[in-house]
Formats: sequence, C-alpha cells, structure tokens
Amino acid sequence: MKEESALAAFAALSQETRLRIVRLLIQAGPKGMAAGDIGAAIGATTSRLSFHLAHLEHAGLIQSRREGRFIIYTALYPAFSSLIAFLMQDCCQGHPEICAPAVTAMACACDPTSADKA
Amino acid sequence: MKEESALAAFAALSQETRLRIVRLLIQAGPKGMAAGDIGAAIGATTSRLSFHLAHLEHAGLIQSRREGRFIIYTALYPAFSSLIAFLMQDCCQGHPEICAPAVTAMACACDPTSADKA
DNA sequence: GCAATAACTCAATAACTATTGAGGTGTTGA
DNA sequence: TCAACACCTCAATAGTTATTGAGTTATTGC
Repeated sequence: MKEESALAAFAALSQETRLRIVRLLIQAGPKGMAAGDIGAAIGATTSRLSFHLAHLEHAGLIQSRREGRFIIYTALYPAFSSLIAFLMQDCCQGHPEICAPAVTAMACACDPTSADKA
Repeated sequence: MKEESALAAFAALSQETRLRIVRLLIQAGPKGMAAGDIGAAIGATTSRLSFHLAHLEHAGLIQSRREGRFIIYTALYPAFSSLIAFLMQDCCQGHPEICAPAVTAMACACDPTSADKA
C-alpha cells in the first residue's frame, strides 16, 4: 500500500458518519447492505449518506453493486488488511513481543465472544 | 475504545506529516526519538512539527518525556491495538475465514522479513 | 550570568471538508 | 406509460484544519 492510499483511507475513517458506515459494513459481511438500510441504521439523510458512501468508495474501502432498484454496499476486507499492515510495518524490528498485543487484538476482533476485550 | 477516541485517532493519522511521524515512531520502538531527529527525518520546520506532535499526543497515539534538553517521543502501542480492534470488531460474525487475511497482515507486519507482503 | 541549543506557543491566513436543500437519474409494477 | 421508490448530483454556506513566521520557555556548559 502506498502512503497516498493510506492517507485517503484514514481521512475517510476520521468522520463519524463514515466510521459508522464502515463498521456496519464490516459487521455485515460479504452480503453487504442497501444504501437505504445503512441510512436508517445510522440516521443520515440521503444526500449526506450518498456523499459519504461515495467518499468511502473513492478511498477504496467499500464497493457497490446494483441489485434492481437497490444499491448494495460491501466492505473491501483486503483494503483494511493492507492499511493495518502499512501502519504497523516493521513495528518491532524483530522483537514481536512489543507488538504482540496488536496481533492478539486483531485475532480477538475475529472471535465474537471476546470482541470487547481490547 | 470509544467511537470518539477512534475518530480522533483516525483524524490524527489522516495527515501526511503525522502519518510519517507515527510510522517512524512505531518503527523506532520503545526507545523513541527526539523531536529534532523526527523533524530531520521527515523534513518539517519546528513549529509545524510541534503542532503535529501535540496533535498526535492529544489523540493518545504517542507520548513524550523530557531527557535533558531533548523531548523524546514514543508510540503508544496499546492505542494502535485498540484502534484496530475497534475498527474490525465483529468483522466476520463467527466466520474468521472472511477476515483471516487481516490477521495475517498484522502478523506479517511483525516479521521484518515479510513486511511488504500485504 | 550568558550564549547556544532544543523545542513550544500564538495569531493570521490559506486551504479543505461537511451539510443542506433542491433537483435529477434509473427501476419497478400496475 | 405513469406514479412511486431508491438513490445520486450539484451549488452554496458554514465549519474545521494546516502552515507560516515571530516570539517564548527550558536546559546545558562555559
């Protein structure tokens, strides 16, 4: 991942409405969610929602597909993996014990029974 | 981690100078770096550097300590772990195969021989 | 105490970003 | 083909953020 992409991704994630959209889509999984359902879940008017969805899509964090009259948005998981790897690159210079908690936090996030630990 | 803290963290990371400072400090490890050395490494004037270091410290991503006439900055690793956990919370609803690449990316970031893989 | 060094603070300006409301596009089913 | 629905686009405004340069504080060694 290039620095430019990482900056765009972090900028996209630094806004309340967009962060909520992203977390919602990450939790929704590969089946995704329709724009209207996202708007209802986070409480945003259509123009505001559309603006932020476009922003996230442009940043490469989500993607959309049309299904009839609905537009379905899904999280792009590899983008998040790359972003995390870019940020934490060479984080411990060969001493993994320094950043092990970060790896554990990541693994915990994947285990629904312990997601709140970190 | 609260949403408010996550927003502050992402906002802090969405600026070129600050992202460079953070990656530099993450790579520097617990010994940290003096403000002057950080400025020299990324090419920033003292007032600009000071502004961004204060911003990062306020966001809870780095901390500082005085050592004689130097001020040493270090990355706060637990803050990054929490941020990643917050973002990826419930990412796969019990289907870890969906987000396994993110965990792998994180583990790779800790292995200096394969940091560029993701 | 004084000069040099390291770093911070402040105020003004420039640049960027979010929200709103009105209006437009594409899709469906009677 | 028409009305209803789902969603997007645009332009104006308000709010936020970054940069610069001048000035200030803290520490060290002579």
